[in-house]
Amino acid sequence: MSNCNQCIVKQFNALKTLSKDELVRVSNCKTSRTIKKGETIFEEGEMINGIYCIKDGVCKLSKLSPNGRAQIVKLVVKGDLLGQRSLIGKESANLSAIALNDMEVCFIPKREIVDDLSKNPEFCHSMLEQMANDLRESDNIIVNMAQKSVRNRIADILIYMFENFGENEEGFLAIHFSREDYANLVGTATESAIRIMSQFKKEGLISTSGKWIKIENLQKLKSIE
Amino acid sequence: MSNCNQCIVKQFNALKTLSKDELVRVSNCKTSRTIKKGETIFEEGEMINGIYCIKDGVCKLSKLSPNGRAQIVKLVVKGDLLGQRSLIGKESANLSAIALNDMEVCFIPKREIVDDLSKNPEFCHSMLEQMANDLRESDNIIVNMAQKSVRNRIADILIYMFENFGENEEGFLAIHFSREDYANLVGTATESAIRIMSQFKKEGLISTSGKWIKIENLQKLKSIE
DNA sequence: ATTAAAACATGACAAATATCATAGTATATT
DNA sequence: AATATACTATGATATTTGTCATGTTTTAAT
Repeated sequence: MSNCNQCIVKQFNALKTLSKDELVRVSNCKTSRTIKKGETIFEEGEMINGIYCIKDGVCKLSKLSPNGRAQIVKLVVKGDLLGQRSLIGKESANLSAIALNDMEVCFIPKREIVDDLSKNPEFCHSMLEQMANDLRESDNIIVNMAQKSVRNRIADILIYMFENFGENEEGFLAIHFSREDYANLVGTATESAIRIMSQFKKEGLISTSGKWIKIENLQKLKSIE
Repeated sequence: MSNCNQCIVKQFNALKTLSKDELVRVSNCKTSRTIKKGETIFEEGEMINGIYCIKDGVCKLSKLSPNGRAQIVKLVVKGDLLGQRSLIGKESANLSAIALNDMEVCFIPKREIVDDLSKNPEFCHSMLEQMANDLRESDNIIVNMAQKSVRNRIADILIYMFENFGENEEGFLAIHFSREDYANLVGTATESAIRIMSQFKKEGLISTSGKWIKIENLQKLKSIE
């Protein structure tokens, strides 16, 4: 059983505010788990009785809309906590979480950590900070969804990918997302996403090799209005 | 100087978790204020050094998009706290707040209340609950914006208005929003909002008298996909 | 009551995006 | 290496939504 106290990943989330004693308790109750690409971690409507600390990998939080398409609301990455809202109230998950690549996560049962929210003000405050950030981001996404063109949103998401996941040795985006995932991120049809990317290729903004995408002209991509 | 302890409005927000002593302190530092319809409470980018407790009235939280249109992200109503995120971190406001009708608010300076977040776990937890709710709502809005048609979103917002603000004696929606506000709520052009409402009138879903809107067939409105 | 300003309404058209069909290409599996 | 499967790509077309122009109605101010 590995020790949370020595885990580097917790530095990036609210768990860093827990005391040594609290971390010992968490270490003893947590379960480590490997999740394969494409696997569902939890589904909307499900009760999640705890939080996941992401040690490695990326997952999408998405929701099925009435028209049958999925909308990705947020990407959860290494260092993030997943399922924070399960600690507050008794509601079931509002979103589904699906792994976008192979992941390593630790699951901490709610009952073992929920009391820390009321007993450790620092922990509560740190959760609040994270939540406030998420809220600001979500609000910004609403504005973009409502006001920007699909072309614009595709450009934005490509920039986001570049800035958050970087590039591999050959200069391609270091993480692979299907075109459908891109479409679901920006809220458009898969064909539209592909079409716009093809357009970007013709304009020299990006290039592709199979499923891999390379950002060729970040400045120009950023200047798309 | 009125006493927060006796204020009914605080029952609806995190202030209810404050102790009597804390409330006395808040009572002594708060400033009551009347805000006229159309007046700006704060603007995006501005530093707000405190929170507003809404005693009466409604305001919109909106953000200007690059294309020059405003997007309304949230409506803040009687009983709500406004500017909660100002208590966390030092960032400036991400959204502008503008009164939609005459309002009565109390302003509580940040310095007088920020310590309660770390000293009163209940208060912190209550803020967390509110924030978690806001986040869930925002996530749902993202999905709707991205996946539903404008027609569908207009229907949704009319239902929302009916269910949240009710009707007056003559059966009209008890609160007046301009067609532009409706458009900014659902993220469309004002003309499109007007056009779709005209369509709804022809279909007998709503009727209007001047600026006032009456919901004529809620069931059918709800069944719009 | 009159007038100015704001809000509402609608037509004509353009642009953006979705949908359906179909085909090519890459990837993983055997 | 062959094959099935999933993914990417693109054309044709329909639908939705935005934009511009213009007119009408309502509201507010004098």
